[in-house]
Amino acid sequence: MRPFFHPSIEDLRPEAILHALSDPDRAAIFARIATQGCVGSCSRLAALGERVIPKSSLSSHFKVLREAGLVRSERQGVEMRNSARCAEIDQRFPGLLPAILNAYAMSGGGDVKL
Amino acid sequence: MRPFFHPSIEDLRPEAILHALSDPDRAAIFARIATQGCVGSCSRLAALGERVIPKSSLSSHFKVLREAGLVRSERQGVEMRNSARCAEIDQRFPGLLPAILNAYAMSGGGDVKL
DNA sequence: CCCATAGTTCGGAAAATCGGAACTAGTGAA
DNA sequence: TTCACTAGTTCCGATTTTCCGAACTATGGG
Repeated sequence: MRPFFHPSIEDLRPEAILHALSDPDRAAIFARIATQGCVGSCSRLAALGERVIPKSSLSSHFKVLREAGLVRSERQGVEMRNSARCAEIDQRFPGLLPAILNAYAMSGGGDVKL
Repeated sequence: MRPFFHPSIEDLRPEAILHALSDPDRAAIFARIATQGCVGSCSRLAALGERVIPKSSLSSHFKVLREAGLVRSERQGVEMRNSARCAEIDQRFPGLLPAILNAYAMSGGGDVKL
């Protein structure tokens, strides 16, 4: 399994970002990665919520986030290290991520828990 | 056909807004309504781009925008008057809409033309 | 090598989207 | 009233996307 594909900054498309974050699970995953800086990843996240997200679903969620340019994934031994590309994205689309994360935080408050 | 359903401010969900605007066509429609204040609607929009959007698709696009709380639609004689609910949304989710519209404007520039 | 863990890929079922054709609503005219 | 025209919605089948269990791949120890 060779290194993953990560789009470069100039290839980021707003529709992909919005689509990726329009799913509450993915948004929660991303929020977690973004606020904690780094999360090593799937199974660790799966255990956090009361609802179990199957690992094949988690895998595809990460793929969507990755291909939207939201996270960077690197293999670290057996597991995965995911980091948010907030700074890069904020440079390209200023204020977008903060506004979205804030909107989710406002709405429901703890509704998006994972 | 009685008045449409419009969610109230406190019922707005970020995922619905992001989903609605994650489609470039819908985003372009909304951007137009938002910047022009008001657009009376479907067939008028359909003619603007070089690509023809069928009216059944336009109708469902408006439905998605409406139910996400992004636009308000009222019948005005034989046609429809659509207005953006920017102020209300910005009060609930500050900065969200400007950031998204700006992101689309940045990306592609005229890419999202309609 | 064998086993365990972390994650990806495959494949079929369920859900969402697209768009043409038919239908409904409002308006004006005869 | 009835006919015609326009604006938009609804219906429904075809295509596309999403979901998730099962099978597979990769890495690291014993």
